[in-house]
Amino acid sequence: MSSQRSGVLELAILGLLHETPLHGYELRKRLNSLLGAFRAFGYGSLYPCLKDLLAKGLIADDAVGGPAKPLAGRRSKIVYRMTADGKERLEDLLAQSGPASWEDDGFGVHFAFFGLTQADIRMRILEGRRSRLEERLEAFRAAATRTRERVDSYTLELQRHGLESVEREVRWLNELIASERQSGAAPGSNTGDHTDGGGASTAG
Amino acid sequence: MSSQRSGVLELAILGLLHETPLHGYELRKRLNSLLGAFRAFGYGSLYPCLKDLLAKGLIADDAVGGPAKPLAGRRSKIVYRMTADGKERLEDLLAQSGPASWEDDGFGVHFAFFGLTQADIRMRILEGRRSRLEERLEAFRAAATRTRERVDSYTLELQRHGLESVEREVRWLNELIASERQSGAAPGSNTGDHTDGGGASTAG
DNA sequence: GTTAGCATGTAAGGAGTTACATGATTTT
DNA sequence: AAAATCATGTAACTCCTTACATGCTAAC
Repeated sequence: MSSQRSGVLELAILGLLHETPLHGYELRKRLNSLLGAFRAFGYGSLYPCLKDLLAKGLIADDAVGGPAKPLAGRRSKIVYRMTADGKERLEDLLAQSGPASWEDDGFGVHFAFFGLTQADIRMRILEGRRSRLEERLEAFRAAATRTRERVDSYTLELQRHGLESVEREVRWLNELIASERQSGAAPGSNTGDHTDGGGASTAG
Repeated sequence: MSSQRSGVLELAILGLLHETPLHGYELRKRLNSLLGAFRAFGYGSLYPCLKDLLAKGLIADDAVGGPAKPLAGRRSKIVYRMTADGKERLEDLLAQSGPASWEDDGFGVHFAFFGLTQADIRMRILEGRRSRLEERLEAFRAAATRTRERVDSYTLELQRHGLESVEREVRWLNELIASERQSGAAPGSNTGDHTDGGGASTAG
């Protein structure tokens, strides 16, 4: 009944609202420009989630032109901002480096907010993601040698392409991890100053 | 109540069962070695789906050691094979080139069975997928120019990586489309003889 | 004779999605 | 004043996931 949302959307919304208050429509645009390459949300996902976060007290609404009257007569923009509870919740979510953060979606969203994430957690997430991908690769290659016979050229091409994509992401993660280690060695905060990790620019 | 499954699993199961009868456990292994690079299913997804397909008459069970007694005393391997209705359904699914086939999952699964798909449908799916990705790229680049200011280096890196991945897939699709056109020009059946589309091997 | 892997299932529910409905505001 | 786009929301549904429960069979 009460939906109990705790997916990527919650993190994404809190993460965006941490920077500045926003109303739903604008929030969605930022969401989809932030994550657009691998994920997109519609209003049907966003508004119910905002409603839940509101009910949980993690965000609050400052309705422009009549506060907190979402359904009655005069409805205009409803600007949401984070509450203290929401900030706490966000920090909790950002401090988690469990399996959910190594999954495709979870990883992408958490990575988007690495700027707010502590260095050791960043590292754990990157390494967790990498080892998950490497497991996949291993299982995959094992299966490939077992299968070998009787796969048509399309199946083969799909597998080759999939394999290559995963390998590519592992290389990317390796670069990120290396550059994390470098900046981690230097003293200072969690600025994430990996301006020149080198490498991935050979993709033209 | 009756679940009404019509997602990627249905297509994947029917596609695999088209080749040869299989029992659930083995089916799952093949499923995950076929699609493992971008998707994985558990038993909790597979068996209910098999149950539905059975109820709809799209597959039939030949239980080894006592036919069709899944719950009673003696339970052993239950081998599923496709029925005539199932074959029809599979052909229907393979003939569809709607938006569902351009989505990440839908595309991957449908592509895995391109060997069973007609050449014109293959082309429509490849082109549909490509234009969807190109839309994404365009929206993304538009958003990137609008945003520009105040994105930290992690967000930037995520977007760069996402963009590159999508661009890479577009190039891949271009190669596939080109090689489809070549073999499509030749007379003959839907063999999918794109043994040497060239190109993608420059990824070392 | 007990661990490890094969094999089959169910109940409950999560996390969005789709389709729909509506009003306000700016642009043309 | 019509069209586009901004803006907010709900009901019903889908497709799959998680956690659990069970039993057979082979290896050690």
